[in-house]
Amino acid sequence: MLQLTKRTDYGLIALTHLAGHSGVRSVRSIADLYPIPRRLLAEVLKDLLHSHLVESHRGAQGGYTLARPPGEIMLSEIVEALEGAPSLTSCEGSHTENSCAVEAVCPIRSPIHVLRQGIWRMLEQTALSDLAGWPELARIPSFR
Amino acid sequence: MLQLTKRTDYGLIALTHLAGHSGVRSVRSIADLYPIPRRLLAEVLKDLLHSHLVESHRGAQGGYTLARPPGEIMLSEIVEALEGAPSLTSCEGSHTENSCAVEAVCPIRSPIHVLRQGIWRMLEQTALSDLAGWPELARIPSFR
DNA sequence: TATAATTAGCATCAAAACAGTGCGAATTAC
DNA sequence: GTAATTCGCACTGTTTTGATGCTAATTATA
Repeated sequence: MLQLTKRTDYGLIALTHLAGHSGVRSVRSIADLYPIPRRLLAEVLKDLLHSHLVESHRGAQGGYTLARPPGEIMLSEIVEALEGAPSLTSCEGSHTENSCAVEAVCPIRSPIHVLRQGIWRMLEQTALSDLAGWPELARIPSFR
Repeated sequence: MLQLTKRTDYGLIALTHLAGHSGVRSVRSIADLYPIPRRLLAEVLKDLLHSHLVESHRGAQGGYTLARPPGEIMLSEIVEALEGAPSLTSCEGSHTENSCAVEAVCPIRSPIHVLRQGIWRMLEQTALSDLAGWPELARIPSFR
């Protein structure tokens, strides 16, 4: 099930903030700036750390920085880090362990599968910097 | 929160089935064909009925038909019918009743808002017939 | 007219996902 | 040494979701 929860919401806020402000930023400073529960934001950033999208700096005056330039961080990576990779199979139970027997023309898996893939492809083609460039929506290719 | 649940999954299956088979189709016949709980599919089709995406035919030999040609039924309508319109605001509580005070440059609402709008636009531009045309993904503009 | 098939509308229930919090340990600038 | 901060684990209450039950209304058909 593909969804955009508050975790992703908070993650995007934090990442765009990091993209727009150089230097180390602590969880506290970000959570105070936006109306985000501090502890929850900390959890989110930890997940982003584990996915190597941010780098942590422990101790006093510590915090987080982007692990890569915002133009190289794709939305698909962010969503996957915070909500897990979407299970692109939607007909669990109707196939054996490895793969669906009639995958090639499976009329069951088909519709939602196509839809999810389309959305996912859009996320793969859109970088964090594209979001930061708001509100120039036109900069995002898939958004036209 | 934009999400694609099993309701949408089942709905898309039913609708693509209706798109591919002329004539009235009962809930039973569809649910028996795919591994879908009969009663749940009935609920989904009732929602699609209320949104005028399908027409019902009551009584024996009854069932459902598409209310419009599949080329005129947009995915956004389907998702909205089955999961409700996505609340495009993500910073509830931080603004007063009507609108966010700093909406124009609101750095909070921005990222997830842009993302949701992008996905929604894609759904608005993709018709049911495009999904039915699987696996020719190239036919879907936003999918390139 | 009787019957069976089917949608319509109500309500309910269990399980899963989600949002948010608590606590203490480890690390590090100052 | 102290204060600030990340790190890791667990936990809880609420909401959402998936799924089902029951009965009434409708209608083709025998």
